[in-house]
Amino acid sequence: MKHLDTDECGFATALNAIGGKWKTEILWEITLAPRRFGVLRRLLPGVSEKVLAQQLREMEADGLVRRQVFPGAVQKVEYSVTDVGRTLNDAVCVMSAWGKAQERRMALRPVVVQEKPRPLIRLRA
Amino acid sequence: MKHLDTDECGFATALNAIGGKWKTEILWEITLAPRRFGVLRRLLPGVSEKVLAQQLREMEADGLVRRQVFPGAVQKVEYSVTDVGRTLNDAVCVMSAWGKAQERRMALRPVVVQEKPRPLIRLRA
DNA sequence: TAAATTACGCACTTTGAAGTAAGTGCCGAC
DNA sequence: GTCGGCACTTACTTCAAAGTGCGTAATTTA
Repeated sequence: MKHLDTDECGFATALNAIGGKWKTEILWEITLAPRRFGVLRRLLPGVSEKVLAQQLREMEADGLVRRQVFPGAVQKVEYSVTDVGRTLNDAVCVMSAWGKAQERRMALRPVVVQEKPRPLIRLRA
Repeated sequence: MKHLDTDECGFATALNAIGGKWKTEILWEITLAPRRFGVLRRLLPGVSEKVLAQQLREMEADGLVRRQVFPGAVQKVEYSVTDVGRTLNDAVCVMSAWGKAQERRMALRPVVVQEKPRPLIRLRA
């Protein structure tokens, strides 16, 4: 397990896929079960429809999620994970495990359900 | 390997540690060898001294890097990785491996040495 | 004596993802 | 007939991380 010696290592590619305030949570939710747009909106309190639609489109373009439109009287669009998305979710879980293990030592927020906005973090992509 | 059912999963904690445009690269560089401030500056073309100093201080506070001031004629400060920092770097490498594997499929930038600024990505923390 | 190096600190500006708010087209229910 | 739900789109605003540029104090080199 080694970064490339002189330049890129793949992390940038990974970041490009999960980089986006809600992408990890979107990925997690659709990993649990296929979800409709409105359902996702309700599952992720705080996302605006604009950003949700935007990030779903990007994730679809990246092959992480599948978008299926169901014909019928009322509009119905379902989003589900692809195999690739699932592997990314696994990688994200490794990071989560690290965070979980370090949580106490880091003396961070007490992991309660946070409704209010958390600070934003920037990373290279 | 599972996120918590109702709320946080640890990913936020991890992000708080590596979230910062240069932190993964700083971590990688000091994982290779202890580095002095000025050396890091030169190794990471594009970082401003302000941001480098800032992120190093944050990483020190998070226990990822060790800061050692060497007494002597000229100022000498050395930054090195802690055990915790090393484990984080390992977790980052898992993501990198995913990115590396998906690189071609993602049809992204051809992994050349990029000097010019890349877009910034936001994530929840 | 002037210039450069080392390791920063500080004030101001830029930038762009995300937020806000409003609108769209289609359908069903009341 | 209009009110709400669904799945978005579009124009405008916000805000904090990162960038820019200058200052510093001690020392060393030209």
